[in-house]
Formats: sequence, structure tokens, C-alpha cells
Amino acid sequence: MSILADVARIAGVSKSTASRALSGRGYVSEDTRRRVESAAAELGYVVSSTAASLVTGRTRNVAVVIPYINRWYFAEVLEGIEAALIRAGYDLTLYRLSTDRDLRRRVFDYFLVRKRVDAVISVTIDLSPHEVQMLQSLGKPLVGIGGRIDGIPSLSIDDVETARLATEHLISLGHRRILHIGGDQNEQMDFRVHSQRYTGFCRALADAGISIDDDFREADFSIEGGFTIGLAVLGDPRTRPTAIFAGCDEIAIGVMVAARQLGISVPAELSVIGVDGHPLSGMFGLTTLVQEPGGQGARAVELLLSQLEHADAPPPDEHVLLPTALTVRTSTAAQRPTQR
Amino acid sequence: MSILADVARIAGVSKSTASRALSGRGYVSEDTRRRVESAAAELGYVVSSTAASLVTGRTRNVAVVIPYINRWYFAEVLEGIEAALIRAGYDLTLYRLSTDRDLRRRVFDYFLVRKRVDAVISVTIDLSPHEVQMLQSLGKPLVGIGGRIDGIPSLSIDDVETARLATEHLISLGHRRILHIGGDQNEQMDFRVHSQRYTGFCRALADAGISIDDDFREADFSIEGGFTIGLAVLGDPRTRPTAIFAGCDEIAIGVMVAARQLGISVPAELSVIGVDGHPLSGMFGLTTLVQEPGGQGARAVELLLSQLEHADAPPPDEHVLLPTALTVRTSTAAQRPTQR
DNA sequence: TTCTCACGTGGCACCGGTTCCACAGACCGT
DNA sequence: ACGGTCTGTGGAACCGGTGCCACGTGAGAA
Repeated sequence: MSILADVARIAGVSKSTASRALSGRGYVSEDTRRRVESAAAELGYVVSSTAASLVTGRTRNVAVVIPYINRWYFAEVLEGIEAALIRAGYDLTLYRLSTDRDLRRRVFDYFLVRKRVDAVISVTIDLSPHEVQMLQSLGKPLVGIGGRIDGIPSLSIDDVETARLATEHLISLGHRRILHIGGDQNEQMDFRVHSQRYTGFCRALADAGISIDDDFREADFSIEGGFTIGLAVLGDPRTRPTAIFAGCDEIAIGVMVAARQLGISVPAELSVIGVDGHPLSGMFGLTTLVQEPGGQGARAVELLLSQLEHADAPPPDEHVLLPTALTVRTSTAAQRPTQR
Repeated sequence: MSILADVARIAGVSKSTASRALSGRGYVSEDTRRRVESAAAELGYVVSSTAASLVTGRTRNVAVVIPYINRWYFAEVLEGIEAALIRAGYDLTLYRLSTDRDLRRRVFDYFLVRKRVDAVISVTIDLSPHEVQMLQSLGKPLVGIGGRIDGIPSLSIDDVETARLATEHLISLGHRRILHIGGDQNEQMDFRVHSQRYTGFCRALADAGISIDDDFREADFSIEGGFTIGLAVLGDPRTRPTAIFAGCDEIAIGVMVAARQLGISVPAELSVIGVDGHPLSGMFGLTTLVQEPGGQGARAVELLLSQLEHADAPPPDEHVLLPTALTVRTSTAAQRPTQR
């Protein structure tokens, strides 16, 4: 375990010169730089980032707080963030925040605060003003993904608009009995994603003059969740909707599997549309509104790094709304003329 | 941003006493401790873990190197590790290693080495002796998950035995034309998981006196991978196997979806068995051998922490083999008497 | 009574870098 | 010939803790 002083001694220079040579800051002659570098290589020297952080106050480490790891959207975002950070020479410290309030407080009070990270990316976690304020007073840039947080830059798709587009697609195909299967409207962690998608759905119905009545069911955001609710909702042919707008592709796929199990053919008897662009959507022929969570992660890292580099500039309070693209496959079709 | 010296001053004690009071090491009177603690609370003081790490050499930070995030097994392992580390007061720094050799070298040479982490957990990454040696010479404990690494403690399911059990289940149901759909036998990253499962499969066939012939197909370890290969393999009824042992549940599910699409009924015309206990397996009625990746992650953390606490003890070179449980559902059934 | 020894506390060196400052020489313009 | 700027280098303070050591105490043992 060699230290900088060893390198300096071998190279025949002072610690300061060695430091300058290796970090590339300040004046060092080409000759000296080479001598220091070869000494470092010879000794297998690597800087102690701990020591460097202590004096510079920068750790080159970013915290990511995220509610799930084992769900497509979140895993994609995480992969995108990780790749972008590594490329920029940053480490990624991962905190999964469950619904456990205690754990959440501990992560904020104990972990995030200890000068271990330079910045924080919050994925789909609705930070309280107090939490935001705390991080900001510590001078830690903060970027949100998946929803708007007051006072900090964030990026997400336009949930209202996306939901409206999806619903309008169904309406334009002639559907009138449309059901929305979404998430818990009151979940505190997930921003207002669920309620915003419901809002967009309602807006499309209202614009088309379709009365809203018994048009929402709640499900877990997973294939199983969609399957379960699908079985419940599709059982009775008389009350069955002719189209379903699912809050995410996983739910949509679950519904399609349920439909198949009940002998309901998609899209002849039931149209299904989702949101996400999940890798399985192609296989199931699911019509969906595609977003790119990995790109969102990478984009968030960009925003963060630019804040870190211009620490003087005031934090931009912009909310970037990303587009989603309607990809029509075989799960949606024109409503058949009623046969009853 | 208050520092220890401030706290000490407010509390009217020396830095050393303040440090002892807050860290709980060494003698401090009950009265002093309270004074220091209230001073710290008043100032909103939190230790600089950077400074502490510099002098103690411990960072309370563990690196996890993992090849994928967006796959069930890996995400589960990661969640298990994360929860266990947080509980123990450790941070988790995440490195996703793709097949990119350059990136891998960078992570090892640049990131892991810089005294940023106390230990490393390697998930399903077959570390070279050189990499192991490097980490060990740095005094960093190392634990492997998902396969055996020479010289370090690791834990995984018994892949050979699990595959054999799965295959024997099919054989015991009367199947003779059994196909194994598994992963790339030469993939360097994934230990020898794929080849071991194939080995177990062959062993079961051999023990049953079934000749081995055209019995393996390669697929991506995902539902889409299983679906694609499923379509390819099940098309011709004359060459179609009567049973499939899939390398993981995702593949198995993909195969089942493909079968359904081809009008092949499971299990009447085709039995399918997987490995994992994926959450979707219940919904699809998939017979599988259940493992618990989250528990493996937690277990790995235990192993690691015990090494960190007894740094003097020689690293145990044990490989823990975890059991898998056969869960029979409705995707496997007795082979119908041949109708041709 | 004196010697131990468990407590309780402060002083200070130290972890391993970075960076400010001082200093020196080279080169330029005037 | 002289002041000014640009390069290149070394010395030393400093980041914010930890922990060793020395120096009290007062109580219990010899």
C-alpha cells in the first residue's frame, strides 16, 4: 500500500509536485510528469479518494434513492444512471427506500448527510420540502426522475398527456366502455404518477363526451397484479369493458394473459393498451406508449453533473417533460359492432 | 456545517472527549456524554465519515459487482444485499459489469482500489485469480454469490443437483424426449452456471439410460428468449420434445407462451419445468425448483460482516450450497401414451 | 499509609492527500 | 539593464476526525 510520499520520493520530487503531476492540476514539466507517473505505476499507487475527499470536499459519489429495484422501470432507470455515472468517473451509492418511514428517515439523517455523496438522484420519490431543503442547505445538487418536485430540476414523461393519448387511441377505435387499471391513488412515494394518469384518462373521456362511471380499478404494478384484476374484471361478459387502458405494460400483459385464460380474444373482443415499452410488449403484441427510462437516468446524470460543475449557478428549477411514442401493435383494434 | 471542534467547544470539553462521547468508545462520564450529545443535536452535527475513514481505514461501504440489474435473479439478490447492509449500517456502492472488458478493468483498477470500500460482493461474476489476489492483498474481504470462486467464500444453489432434480422429475413422469434450453455455455461472466445445469441434466438422462442427442438449445435468459426459442423448437410436431427443462423460469414462461400461441397444450402435450421461483411462475402454473436470491444476498452480507469483524482470522474458503425446493404446479404431467 | 488501578479527561500526532504561498529562473518588452 | 509575467518546484498548513499517551482523580487493596 504505497502513498503519495513514496511516489514523490522515488520520483525525486516533493509531495506537491507529485500531486500536481498525477492530478493534472497546476504547472508540471513534461519530464517530471513522466517520472512521477512511472514511479506511481511501479509502486502500483492509487490515490486515496478518502484523503482527497477530506480536503476537497468532493467525493465523486452520487446517491440514488429509489423505491424498487425489481421492477422494469426502476431497474432500467438505475442501469441508465449507473452507466452514465461510471462513464463520468463517479460512484453510485444505492439506497432503496421502502414504505418504511423509519428507514427513510434514517437514510436521510444518517446516510445521506455524512459528506459521503456529492449529489442525490431521487427516482420516483416524492421528497418533502423539508427533505429537499435539508439536502440543498448541505449544498448537494438534487435531481428528480419520474415526477415534479418543487424547487429542484426533474424529468419525467408527461403522465397526463400520455394517459390521454392512450385513451384517445381507444376512443378513436370506437370504444366507449373503457376501463382504466392503475395504481393506488394515495401512494405517497410514487409522486402523483398514478393520479396523473387517471386524470389524463378522465380528460380524454370527458373530451369525447363519454360519461365516467365505474371506470377505474386498482392493481399492483406488475404482471401478476394485472392478471389478478384482469380475471376479476373480465369474468362477466355483460359488464365487461371493450377496452382497457392499463397504467403500465406489466398490468396490460397480466390482463392479456387473464383474457386468454378466460377465452376472450384480444383484440377482437377486448383491446388493451399500456404505457412503458416493456421488452415483453413486443412479444405479446401490446400496443403501448413507449418511454425510455434508461435515457431518463442518463439525462438526470447530465443535469446533475452540470450542477456540480457550476456550483455557483443557482439550481435550475426546470421540469423536463419527455415525450412518449405511441406504438401500435395487435392488442388494439376497432370496436366490433355490438352483437347483442 | 458544524465540525467536531464546535461541538466540543459548546459542550466545554476537548475534541477527544467529544469524539469518545459520540462514538461510544473509551471512558466518558454519563454527564459529559449528555452534554456533548445535546451540543451535537443543537448544532445539527454529523460526523464526516470521510475524515473518520481516513484515520480508521474503514469506510463502512461495500461494493457490489453484478452483471445485470434488470433481471429477476440479480435484482432480488441486490435487494437482499441492500437491505442487509443498510440494517448493519453499511453503504452499498453498485458496479454493473457488462461484458465490456475495458469497463471491467477500469472498475477493478480505478474504482475498487481507491480505499472507498471495505469489502466486495461479487454476484455471478467469475473473478480471475489475479482479481481475487488483488482484492485480497488490499485486505478487502470478498464473497461470491452464484458460483464457486477458488479461495474465497461463496454461496449458490447446487446447479448440477438442481438440474438433475428437475430432469428426474420429467423422467419420472415418463418423458424421454426432453430438451434443455439453457444459456451460453461459454459466457465468461456467469461462472459455470449454464454448463453446470447442463451437466446435471445430462447426468439425469444418463442415469435413466436415455440417449443424449440434440437435447440442448441456447437462449437468452429472459421471457423473450424463451419465447423465441420456443417457437423455433415447438413448430414441428414430429421433432417436438415432450418435455422441456428450462434453465430458468423466464425461459420456461417464454416457452409456455410460445406453446400456447402454437396451440400446444401444456401439460397435456408438453411439460415444462424451470428453475428459480420467479413471481410469475405461480400465475403460469409453472413447475419449478425454487431458490431464494434475496436470502442469498442477505447471507452473503452476513459472511462478509463476520470477516470484517474478525479481520485477523483467515478468510474461510467454504462454499455454501443452498437447497432448492421442487414446487410442482400444472406445467408438468405424465407423458401421454404415444399416439402415433 | 501507600500502592494499584479503573475512570475520566486533555494534548497532540497522525491519516494522505490538496492547495496556498514563496521563491527562482526564463523570457519578454522597453 | 530592469520590471513583469509565465513556468516549475518545494514547504507547510490544512481538511476533520481518531486514538495513543500522559496526567489527574478517588476507591479499594496491601
